[in-house]
Amino acid sequence: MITSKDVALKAGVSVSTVSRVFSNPNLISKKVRERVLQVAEELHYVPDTTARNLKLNKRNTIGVIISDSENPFYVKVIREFTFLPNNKDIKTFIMFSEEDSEKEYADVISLISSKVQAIMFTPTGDADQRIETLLLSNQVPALQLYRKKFDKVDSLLMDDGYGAYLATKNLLENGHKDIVLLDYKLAIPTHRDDGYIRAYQEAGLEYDPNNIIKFTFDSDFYDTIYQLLKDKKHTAFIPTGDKMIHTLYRCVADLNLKIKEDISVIAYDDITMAKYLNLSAISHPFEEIAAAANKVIQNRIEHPDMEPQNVLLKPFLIKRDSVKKI
Amino acid sequence: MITSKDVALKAGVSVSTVSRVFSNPNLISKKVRERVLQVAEELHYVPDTTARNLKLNKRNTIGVIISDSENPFYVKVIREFTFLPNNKDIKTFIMFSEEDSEKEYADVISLISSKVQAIMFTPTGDADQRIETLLLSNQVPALQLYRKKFDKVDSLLMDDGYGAYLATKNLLENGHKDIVLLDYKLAIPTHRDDGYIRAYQEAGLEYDPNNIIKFTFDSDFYDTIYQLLKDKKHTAFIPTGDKMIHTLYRCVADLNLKIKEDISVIAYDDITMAKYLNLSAISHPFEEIAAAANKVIQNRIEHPDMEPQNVLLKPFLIKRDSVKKI
DNA sequence: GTTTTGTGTGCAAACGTTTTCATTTAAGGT
DNA sequence: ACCTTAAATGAAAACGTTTGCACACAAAAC
Repeated sequence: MITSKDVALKAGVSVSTVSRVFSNPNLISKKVRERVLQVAEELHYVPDTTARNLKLNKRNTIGVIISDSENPFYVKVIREFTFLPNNKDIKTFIMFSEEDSEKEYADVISLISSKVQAIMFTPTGDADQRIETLLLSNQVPALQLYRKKFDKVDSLLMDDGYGAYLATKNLLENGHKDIVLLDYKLAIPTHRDDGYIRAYQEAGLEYDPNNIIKFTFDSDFYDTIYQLLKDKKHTAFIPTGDKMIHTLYRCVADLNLKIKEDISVIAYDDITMAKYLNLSAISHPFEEIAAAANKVIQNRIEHPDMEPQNVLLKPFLIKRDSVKKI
Repeated sequence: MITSKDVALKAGVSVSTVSRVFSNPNLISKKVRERVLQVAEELHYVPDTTARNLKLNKRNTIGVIISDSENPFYVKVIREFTFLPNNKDIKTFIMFSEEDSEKEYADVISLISSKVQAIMFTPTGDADQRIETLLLSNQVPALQLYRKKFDKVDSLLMDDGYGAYLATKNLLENGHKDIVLLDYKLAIPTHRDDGYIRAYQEAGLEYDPNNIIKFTFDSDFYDTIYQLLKDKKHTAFIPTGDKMIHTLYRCVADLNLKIKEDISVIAYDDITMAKYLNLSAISHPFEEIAAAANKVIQNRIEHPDMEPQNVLLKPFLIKRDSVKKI
């Protein structure tokens, strides 16, 4: 491995000088600087960030624990996060808990021991309580993304109630009266039903409680959705999550129906398919999420002892072409 | 920050002892060991991997540069890679080049400077030649995934010719004679057409060269595909990539056709939609890819000067329900 | 009781940087 | 030419670990 020492030797200067050439170039005379750079180039010297960070006592890394590798959401947030101007040279560790709380706990330890600047994670359903203690006592800024489990740890959640409100409202405005909300029944309420109801109330309309359907996570919704569509009673659907959206799509095809013409749909979330198939969708503002996450983390770094921050971000509606005006 | 020094002080031992308790416990008497562990627990001490790695001169990290964040392929490979038994405590840096060769070059430097154990990346179309020099002279094991640009760097490619062969063969076996291959025209040939032709030849059938269609990357294929479907001349399609698969699907819907009944399709690749919509698809063996990648990297670590390794992995066909027997 | 062996610990150097402080060199002011 | 000031460089300590070496002390062997 080529170190600054090698460069120093070959360039006939001290390691201090080499160091300065890379971290504080204008302290060094042009002549020397150029010689050092030249030698460094020749030797293909690359400074060792590990050593640098150890010395500077800062680790330009953050850690992200992904709870569901199938969900492209995380990668998008990470991407935006790393593209934030002030995050130019921070690197991201990616880990996968896959909803396994033991793995999650181990990952947190592993990240703390790597002295990451911050940890972003979506706590698993039965997250280990020790994680909170560990995070707090090691003063590691941490952000609960999308799901909140620990009261004393900062969080960044999506306002899914608002998302459902947006979707429902748009459908109502297009003249739909009988809208089916296809949602999940989870340990932590999604609040989508609240938004749905609010939209109806604001429109001064009655909603049918039977139109709010909550599936368990592992249920096969084909039959239910198929039947719902066959009834031809409902004119619009709001399916949640890729599995449900795709299943709805399949039922539509199997019944020889057409999206928009026969039934209107707004997808929750904006999955790949929605984009290509021109489905209106509720989407998440990834850049905004990343920026907000960054802000929360920066706040925490500057004020380690401040109150837990809880930010709630609003999704938005992407209007495409899957809602009929009636 | 709590360091081994703090623990040592409080436990009334030296830092060496603390270190040994964590890295070589059986060197330390039970009594002392337990006291140290106890104190460590109390102080929530977590060893500093950065310092440890600096000393041991090994960095338990690999770096992955993703060229296209929209492609879920990478995350799947990373996931499998980190789940490999011998990779228990190696961590993964994730970076995004987004097909920008300058960003890619910067990322490579950044990873080298982090002294990663290995780099996995998909070279961009116009990858900077200096990357190869850098990689070789710094002796950083690197793996070109999916796309090969540098002759002297190990590579792991998918045999897309074989994939197309599998798809075509399956279609032919189901009695289809007029199969359209929807492919891309790229700087590096995909070889899908070769596989397509081979399947025809093995079946002793003539193929129509006009049925091999190569789109440029940014073309909008809607009209072309729509027309193709409208002709009702062709009975089967092999679309490549999510955009094309989705577009095909949209055309099918717009023409009131039905997959399988009216036209058979095998998707290349196995995108999310294929799974939920029951499309037969050519898929990649992610665990196998990860394992192979690991092997290549290990080989390279053990024999830094060995010849470049080039492994070619075969995709496989997932039979679902989108091919009609005729 | 003395020597031998072994086990358990501590000291100090090292990993590759950065940075304070001291020193040298160059430049500017008479 | 001399003194003052500024600019450029080097020496050495530090960051938090690990580990070879030395040493202390107990247990075993004589």
